[in-house]
Amino acid sequence: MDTPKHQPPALPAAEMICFSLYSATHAMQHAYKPLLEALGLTYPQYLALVALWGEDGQTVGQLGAALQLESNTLTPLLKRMEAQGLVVRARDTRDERQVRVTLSAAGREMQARAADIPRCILEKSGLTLEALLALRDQVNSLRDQLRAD
Amino acid sequence: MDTPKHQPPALPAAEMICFSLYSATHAMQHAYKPLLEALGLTYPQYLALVALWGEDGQTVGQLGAALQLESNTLTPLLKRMEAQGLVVRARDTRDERQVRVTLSAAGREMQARAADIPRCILEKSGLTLEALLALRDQVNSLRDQLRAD
DNA sequence: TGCGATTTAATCGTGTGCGATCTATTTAGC
DNA sequence: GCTAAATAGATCGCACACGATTAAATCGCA
Repeated sequence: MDTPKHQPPALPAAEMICFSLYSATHAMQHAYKPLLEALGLTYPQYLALVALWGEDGQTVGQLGAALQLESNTLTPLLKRMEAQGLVVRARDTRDERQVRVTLSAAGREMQARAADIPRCILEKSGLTLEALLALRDQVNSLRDQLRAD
Repeated sequence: MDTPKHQPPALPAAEMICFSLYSATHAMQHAYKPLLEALGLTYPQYLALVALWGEDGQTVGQLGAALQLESNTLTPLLKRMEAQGLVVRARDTRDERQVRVTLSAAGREMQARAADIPRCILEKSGLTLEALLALRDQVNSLRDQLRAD
C-alpha cells in the first residue's frame, strides 16, 4: 500500500498547480473524514457549521458568501442538516425573501464535540501553525486573484 | 477597506487552510470553465486528457493513480468521454481484468486546441511561473503528508 | 399609487467523488 | 489441475457543485 508501483506521468507546469489544489483538497477531505464521520457530518456540512458557530442566524445568501456556494448547493445541504436536527430554517419576518439559518441545541453542542478537530488536522499536516497560516495566505491570495478575473 | 456588504466571519486557524484549499479549488475550476467549455470538456475530463497526452493507453487503475480517483468515479467519466469520441476503452488482451484507455484522433487533436490553456491560467493567477511552482511544491508537500496518515 | 426591475431562494438536470458491494479474471497453494 | 485468495473494473446509492430557470417578495421611480 505504500508502494506506488506506478509513476504518474508529469503534467505540464501550469496544469500542475491546478492539479495540486485539486488533489490536496481531496486529501484534506480524506483526513477530515474519520473525524467527521464520528459526528455524522459531511465536509461541507461541517464548514457550514463552523460558519454558523462564528455567526448564528445568517441568511442563505450570507452563508453562500462565506462558503462560496450558491443556493442550488446550499438549499439541499441545509435541508439535510435541518432533517438531522442541527439547524432550523425560517423565513425572515422583515424580508420574506430571505431564509435565516439558526443553530439548534444539537447544532450548538456539536461545537464542543468538534473542538479537537483543528488540532488533529494540524498534527496530520506535519506543519507548524505558522507555516500552515503562511501557506493559507498564499493560497487565499491566488484564489482572490483568480476570482478577480 | 473596500469591504463588500457582508464580511464573512473568521474561521478557526486550523480550519482556514482546509477552507482555503476548498475555495481555491473552486476558483480554479471557475477560471478553467470558459476555456474548457469552448472545447466541450469538464475539468476532470480535461485532467484525464492531460494524463493521457503524457502517456497514452493507460489502464483505468493507472489513470486512477495519476488523478487520485477510484474506478467508481473514473468508469462513468471515461464512458462519457468515449461517448464523445475522445477515447476508446478496451480490455487488455493479456489481462482481461484491465481496461486500457486510448486516445482517439479527436482526443489527440484536442491537445493542440487546448495548448493555450496553461498560459491563460498562468496569466489569470497573476503570479510568475516560479512563484506558482513554489506554491505547487508546498501544496504537494502538504497533500503527501496528509496522505501518509 | 402602480408596476416593472431587482433581489432571494428554490428547483431541475448533469457531472463528479466516494463508500460499499458485485462480477469477472488471474494468481497461488496444495 | 483445482480451488481459495487476490486483483481490476463496474455498479449502486448518496451528497455535493453548478448552470439555467422559476417563483415570490421587495424596491424604485414615474
